[in-house]
Amino acid sequence: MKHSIKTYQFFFGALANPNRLQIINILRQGKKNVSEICQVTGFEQTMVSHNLKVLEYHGMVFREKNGKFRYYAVNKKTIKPLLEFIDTHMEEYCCRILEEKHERKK
Amino acid sequence: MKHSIKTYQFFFGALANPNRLQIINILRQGKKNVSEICQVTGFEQTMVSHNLKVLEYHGMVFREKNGKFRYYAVNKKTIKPLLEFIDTHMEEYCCRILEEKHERKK
DNA sequence: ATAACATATGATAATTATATCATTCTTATG
DNA sequence: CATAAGAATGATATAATTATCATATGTTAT
Repeated sequence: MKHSIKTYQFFFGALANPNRLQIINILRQGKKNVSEICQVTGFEQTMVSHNLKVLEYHGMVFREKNGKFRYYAVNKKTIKPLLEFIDTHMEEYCCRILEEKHERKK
Repeated sequence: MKHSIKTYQFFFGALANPNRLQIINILRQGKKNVSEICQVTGFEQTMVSHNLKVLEYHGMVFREKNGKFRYYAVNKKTIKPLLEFIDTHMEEYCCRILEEKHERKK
């Protein structure tokens, strides 16, 4: 591991939250400002801002200023392949959970 | 997103824990049983077992029975490229500043 | 059979993360 | 300047996760 355990912990922690994942998912369609994200999700503004800060801190989204608006864009270079990779993993290993349950019954 | 938000949340949540990350890191060198993991890490046996269960549940480690021992092996096909990918991301978007901040928190 | 070791499980106290509230900062416009 | 709208920040009660304790299960050897 190139970096400290804590660095990886916080990186994954940033993605281990349903609201942040939903924000990411919405931003995948294109950049949006905070109010727009609130409208689409129904989330409170402060909650969105707090969570966007976490995502930006980890380089998962980028911020762009436009007047009084702050537009956020997802880091496609990272997020897109990351989610695709995990999809592949899940397809291959999610079935193991069932197998394991059968094994224990013996 | 192919899967539900919760599925991704729990996947990343499994990796958002320093003890589980340390266990993964040790298993990268080769398969080990629970006692061996405890010895190397200094962790309690019950804590290791609990965390291994989480990792196994998500297909991040595999279990192999050998007498009274249970050997755990990391899912290299997933974990290795995943960590490498994140290293690349960190080099480009975060790294140094974060590492330093984590150091200070100790 | 039972002792001794290896591992797993369940409950819960303690830690950590999170949403919410109150407030402040920023920018645009009358 | 004053006001309003968009966004960020800080404090904190709540919710979620985690380590620990007590105990159970499984395995080997005596």
